[in-house]
Amino acid sequence: MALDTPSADSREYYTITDLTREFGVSTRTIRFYEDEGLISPLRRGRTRLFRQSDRRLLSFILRGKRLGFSIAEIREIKDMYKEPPGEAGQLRLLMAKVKEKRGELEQKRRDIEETLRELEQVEETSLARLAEIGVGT
Amino acid sequence: MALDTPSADSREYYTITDLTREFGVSTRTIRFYEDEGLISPLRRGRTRLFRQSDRRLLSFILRGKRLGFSIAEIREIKDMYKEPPGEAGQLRLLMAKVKEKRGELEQKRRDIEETLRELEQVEETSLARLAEIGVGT
DNA sequence: GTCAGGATTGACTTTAACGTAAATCGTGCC
DNA sequence: GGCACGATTTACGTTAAAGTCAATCCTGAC
Repeated sequence: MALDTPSADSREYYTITDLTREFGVSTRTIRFYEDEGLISPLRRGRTRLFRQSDRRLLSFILRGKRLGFSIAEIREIKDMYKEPPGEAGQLRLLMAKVKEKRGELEQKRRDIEETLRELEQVEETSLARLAEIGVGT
Repeated sequence: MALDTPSADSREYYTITDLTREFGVSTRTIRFYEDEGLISPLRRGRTRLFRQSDRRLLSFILRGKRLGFSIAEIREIKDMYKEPPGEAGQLRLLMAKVKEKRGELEQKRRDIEETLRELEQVEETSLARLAEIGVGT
């Protein structure tokens, strides 16, 4: 039998190549993330078995990459999602880090808005130019 | 006399170190961008003289970097800002590229919104936890 | 004119994030 | 029970984006 009974939509386990196909990354990339301690799939013998949680984690990592975060930064952000610490000092430290990341993200958002506005301007100018030269074509 | 009469706010020329201070990058970085053809400051002898336009260009480059774009991508985007071509085919090509970049940026924006929401969640949980353990401190 | 300190050049080094290749492993199928 | 084929491991290679270092060059101040 196959590794798993594919139940309609969400299966229990994914192979590494399943994920490479779904996310468009190489096996090397996924193994690299595992070496970096970002993902820890199960094993059957040597073969990796990725759970839904592993799959979501990979998705999270790739989202971070799209935003230009380094592996180290992604690890930092991931750590923020853990159960918050019980000690007040540690908690305040966490909150400071969260605040900093939020600041970075908001800066990125402003950068995006600006760039989008500029590109829209380019588009308009292009359309105008096209109308100009395209008259009668 | 100094290189330039500093007139209130915007001077005519900036030295390379002026820009390193303003933008928090190294001289090596700025020269690297020049080698890559992204900036072309004037020269007096060997010394670089950066105009306002060069300064704005540097700002643009660094904005791209913050968004995780590579030098090649930044060059591409920069080229889009040039006078649009007069030939219809080239113009359509440009518009296609603009559309693609806009798509990427909108994806990044969605990624940011998601991440921000998650971080806000972390913040809330942390505040709750702090209230819990911080009662009476 | 000389001298100190910033700017430049050129070359080599570094780091992150994978790519690539070779050899081994394992396992399901006939 | 042998074999084809995908997964793994190990190790070295590569690329982008600078960092670093040494030597030279200006140039304005004295």
